Amino acid sequence: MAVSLKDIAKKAGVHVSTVSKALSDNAEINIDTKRKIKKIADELNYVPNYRAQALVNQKTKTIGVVVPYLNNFYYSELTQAIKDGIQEDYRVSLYSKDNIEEEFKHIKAFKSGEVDGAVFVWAFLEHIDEFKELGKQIPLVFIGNHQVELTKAGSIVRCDLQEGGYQLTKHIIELGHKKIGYIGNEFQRYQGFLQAMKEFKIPINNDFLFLGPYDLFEAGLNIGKEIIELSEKPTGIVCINDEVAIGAASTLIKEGFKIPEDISIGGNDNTDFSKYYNPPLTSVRISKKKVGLKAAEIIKNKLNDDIPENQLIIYPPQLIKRESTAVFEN
Amino acid sequence: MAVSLKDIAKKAGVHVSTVSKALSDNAEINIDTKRKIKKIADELNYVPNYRAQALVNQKTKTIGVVVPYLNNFYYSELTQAIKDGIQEDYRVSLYSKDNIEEEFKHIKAFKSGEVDGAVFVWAFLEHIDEFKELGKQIPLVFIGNHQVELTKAGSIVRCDLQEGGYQLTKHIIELGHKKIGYIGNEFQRYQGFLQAMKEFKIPINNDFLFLGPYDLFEAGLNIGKEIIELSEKPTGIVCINDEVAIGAASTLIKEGFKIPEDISIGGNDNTDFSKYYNPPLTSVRISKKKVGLKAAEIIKNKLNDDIPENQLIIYPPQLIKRESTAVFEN
DNA sequence: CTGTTAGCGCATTCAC
DNA sequence: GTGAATGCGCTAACAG
Repeated sequence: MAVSLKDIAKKAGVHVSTVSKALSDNAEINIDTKRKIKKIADELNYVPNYRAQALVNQKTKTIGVVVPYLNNFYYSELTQAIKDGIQEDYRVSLYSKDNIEEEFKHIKAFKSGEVDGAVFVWAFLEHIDEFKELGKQIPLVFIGNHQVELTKAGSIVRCDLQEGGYQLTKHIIELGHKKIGYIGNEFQRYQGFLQAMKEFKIPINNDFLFLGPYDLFEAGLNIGKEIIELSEKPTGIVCINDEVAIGAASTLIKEGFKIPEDISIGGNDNTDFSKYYNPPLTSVRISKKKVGLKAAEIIKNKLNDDIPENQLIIYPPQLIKRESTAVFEN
Repeated sequence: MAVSLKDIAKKAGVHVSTVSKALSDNAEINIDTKRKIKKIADELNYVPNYRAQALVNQKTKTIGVVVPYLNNFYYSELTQAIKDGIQEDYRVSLYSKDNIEEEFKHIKAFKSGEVDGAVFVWAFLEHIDEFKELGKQIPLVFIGNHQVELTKAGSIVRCDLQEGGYQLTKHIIELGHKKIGYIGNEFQRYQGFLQAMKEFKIPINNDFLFLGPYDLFEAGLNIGKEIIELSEKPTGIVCINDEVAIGAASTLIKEGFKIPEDISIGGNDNTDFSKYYNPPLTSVRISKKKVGLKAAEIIKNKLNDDIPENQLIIYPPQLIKRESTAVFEN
């Protein structure tokens, strides 16, 4: 079907290996036969067989990127950044995971040699042992995770989410809010929230805490409904991400509340659209681009420069104050 | 490094081919030796070598998905849907393309056999000849494109964008607007816009036409500024997609205009967040999920059921009226 | 400089 | 039932 080295060799009257060398510009080969062979390869529209090269080179020239899903700005922007950093040199295979089992499946697939390296976005710590084993075989980078233990398997690139949660909460506190709520459940950000509340001695009201795996618009929208039902309402809300913030805001606005006049809302991730929202959303930038590109860079370096030490890279977050948070007016 | 059939064979005292057969549950092999071999394989943590299997089976079990980029809801939602449809059975490799050259690179890579099938999202028609050639080698599906010529290379799955543009424009016209603008340049949608304008005999004012490759928030934001500068402004605006609509809206709102009271704005694609915007955005649903899953289904069918005819599937769009468009009040 | 040989790891004939 | 041989398409070592 597809034309192979053999076909070229036959047509050129030389041996397969000569063709192989000629096409890879091996200096040994006579310049004229090289030209001749290249010409024939061109005419025959030769394209080297990827599968054969993969087998003999023990490489697929592919990096696996394991990410929960793409229907979320944080993940899609991050994934795009990783791709941007990798695509020039390697193919990028995407693997999504809805649950632990799926991630396990991918790990196993990677052991079979279908990728030369892998990036795991928010890896499940349950797989730490498998990661350590896989890490001996191919370079690994983890994005988001804060467990230092993982550096035994690969490098970690992340933002300081706790600091981000802290700054956002502090910002809302400094605006004069006392009744502050939290939506979501990411451990680090929640820690930052608690840290700020404690530091400023703001009492925590359990009614204002909506802890759960919320990270989509829909979840925010639903929590918004719950908030409306509360007899006493928070005046400031820290959200796990921008989607949840906007989802909650959409419900509140629909029900006649004004943001930020009645309730201040802050998001996290500073996804592209946060500044276009009405009102523009206060959020915490976490440099998805930087993180993604860095992950790509590390993987590529490991693949080239014979496996340097695993790294632990933490970028600082940056609070972006916009118009969804304002001074609390009694 | 990694354990191979040979290792198992050695340990089990049988031949490699026996192991191969045993592990693939070949009926010929004695049940006891089979058990024994499987046990050893398990102990040794054997994982079949992907690259070798790819070579011998002439298959990579991978589908290539070529999409412009992911930083856009339409693309990321669509990509996710394609993945959802494929991932169970095949790996998914993502290829982005900023320009024609990159797409060409991918086509060439696909000819080398690195994927068993491919989905092109908004393929460049310039590559029609390459597509026809590639289509002989592996099954192809095109998403978005409306050129029937492409069915000679693969199947097409798309939504009727012209109809969508028509319906949205008609909706705005029926709300009483006479001064209607358009932002973007997608051919089909623009045709729909023109069709409605013509049908209802609404004069087209060139000052209200912003034709160009606009499809990001940023672009909408900038066009918004241009609109503000106009001495006479449109009262209704049809946007190429939701991002542009929201980008434009954000500028207008910032400058004190009210939506929809002062200006009605309609988007396209009905991306997830459109209903959460403030005000909720009128948009045209184009079933990204359906399109993506259908594309996946077609590819898989072609791969299994020995290449049926190429198909041309067109889904109808659906106008979703929300609160960013309203009756024109003089 | 070019050809011969071998082998990557596996699957699939065909003998035995 | 199991083993031996062959080849997928390519690269790389070694001869010549």
